[in-house]
Amino acid sequence: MTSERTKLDAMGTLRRSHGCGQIDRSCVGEEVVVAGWAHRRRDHGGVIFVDLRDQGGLVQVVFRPETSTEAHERAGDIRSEWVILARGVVEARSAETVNAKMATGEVEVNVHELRVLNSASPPPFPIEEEAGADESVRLKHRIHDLRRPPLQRALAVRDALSRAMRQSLSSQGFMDIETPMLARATPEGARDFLVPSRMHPGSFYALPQSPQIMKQLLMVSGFERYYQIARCFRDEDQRADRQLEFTQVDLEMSFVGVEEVLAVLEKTTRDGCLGAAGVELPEPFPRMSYSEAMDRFGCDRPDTRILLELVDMTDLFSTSGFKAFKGVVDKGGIVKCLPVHDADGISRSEIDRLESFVRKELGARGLGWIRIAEDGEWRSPIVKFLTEEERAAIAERSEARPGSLLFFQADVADKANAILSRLRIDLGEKLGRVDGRDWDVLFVVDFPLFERDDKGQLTYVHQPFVAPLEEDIPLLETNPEAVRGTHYDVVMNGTELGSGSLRNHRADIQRDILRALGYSEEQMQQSFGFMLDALELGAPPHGGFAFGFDRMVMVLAGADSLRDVVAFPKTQRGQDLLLEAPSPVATDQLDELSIRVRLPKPE
RNA sequence: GGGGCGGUAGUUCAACUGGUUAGAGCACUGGCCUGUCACGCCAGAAGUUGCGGGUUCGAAUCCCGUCCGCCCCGCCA
Repeated sequence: MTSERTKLDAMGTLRRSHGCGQIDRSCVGEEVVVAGWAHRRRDHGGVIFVDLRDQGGLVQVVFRPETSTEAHERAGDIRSEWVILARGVVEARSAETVNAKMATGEVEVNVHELRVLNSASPPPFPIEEEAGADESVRLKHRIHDLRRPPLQRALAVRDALSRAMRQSLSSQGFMDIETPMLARATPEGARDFLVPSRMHPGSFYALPQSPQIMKQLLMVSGFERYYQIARCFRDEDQRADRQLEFTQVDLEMSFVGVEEVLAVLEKTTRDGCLGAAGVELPEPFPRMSYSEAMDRFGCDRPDTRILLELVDMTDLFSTSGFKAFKGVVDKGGIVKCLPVHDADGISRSEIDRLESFVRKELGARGLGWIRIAEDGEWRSPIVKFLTEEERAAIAERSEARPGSLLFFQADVADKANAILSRLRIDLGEKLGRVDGRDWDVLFVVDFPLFERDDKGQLTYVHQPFVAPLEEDIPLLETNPEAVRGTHYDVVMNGTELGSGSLRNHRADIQRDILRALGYSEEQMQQSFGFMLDALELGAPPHGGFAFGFDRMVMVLAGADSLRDVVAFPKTQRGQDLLLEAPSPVATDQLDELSIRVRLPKPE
């Protein structure tokens, strides 16, 4: 490489005196020593300019033969990302040469001595605000990508948030306690990452999906306020907001009800957002019930800055002659509408595009729509199936007027809501139907404890340890589906930052719940025996929460993907393209673990 | 597991319906240049068109398979 042809210098005793970004008018006349990476180089033959970059900023250093022949000569070799140390005098730039686009653009460093500390191969993409490169290239060359300002900023937000939340929790009396990374495999929930035990051939540890069980055991142990910034692992498919390994700010507290936990959450969230990004959140946080969120927004983590709302019309179609919708209602489905007023901006071809989008991406059966023209006429493929009375009812409920465009979904509730919720967000953002606030935080409360899966079996909505509301405990035996849980979410800008609940501290209630979920006594003992046993050792009432720390950074840093707020993220297929993990291992290593690999047979 | 979009030089992209030697910007290399700041000018090098197979006189282009990246459903809380 270039380094073979370039003689590199040692630092010697020369040390940095200023960060590049610190150099300003007040330094004029001073001798300074700056160090960093050659961001850009402009060689005019006689005079050479280098924009020198360190973590704190950028400053122009100048090499002139009349200042130092030797430094000027060596500066001719400098290329992008070379590492240099330069001693020189800060000079004010003349009025014509001031660069207003640069924070340090009023000054420059006239270099007397240059030490080339390292050369570098050329970066595969420019180290700029916008990478302008495909994400796989960025991930493969993560070291260069991490030099870019957006990632530098995101990791700084991450650090600040971590510090602010630790400080907040510490001031509220929480104690940081670490829990094991080598834990026990669990049959419930997500797939575990397994770690083979050398000393116990055939047995495995599991990396924790969360410290959930362990923090409950700490409550039983008498640590009344626990917290931890914990790494969690789930071997499930990736999304923009889901990585295989991620970080939770995990906390748990004893002798509290929902209100005390929410108060801690509110303070911790406020302190975190303020400390990490200077964001001031309202006090108290608004609250919304799960059913209201689903009803109005079709989503349990609504971004309430978007002004569009859904309208339920299920009852209107239960007796309708419009068979497509009535049939859905007869089978227990719902019909909901997303009214968009003053929708002239949405063309017919845009509607077609939306329809094909919801069909392809979201599995919709179709997209019903009605446009009310300026002359009041209804233009729609479905209007011919509707009676006068139905039209009047639809118009009244959707507050339709000339210029309105109504979108319909008739399907099982989850799907209809998911589709309209997505349309609401897309159209709301595209049409600018937003209230103008930068930050939108709310608590979503009153989740049900159970739901039916597609086989009709009762399953838990969140996790099996969520405590029911005290007054609903009798319903566990008689009408479990009506039991309300003590679960709550914190939602910010349409992203679920985290969730928590009160937990079952009484073994008998925990057993009742597991029984309702269809566990036999044996299965209960096998899967949750140690937990049930622990609850009989003097478990205090307790509850807690876990923030999705990475998601919180993502929201505060304005990033679209977790990969932009994690230093070394994995791809959607779970690979680290820089370190090339996962990788096969040597047979020796496997032998020691008593493991033989049996690869799936190719077709 | 399923659906969608994409994969051409280091990189970002182009190459009409299959048709000569696959082009351009940036980056890179060499040269020139004393006030640039996305410096400029001149010259140059750079390609297994992701991979494998097929159709064809002829494939970056059409077909099949496969790998990789991203988005989504399932999955995950």
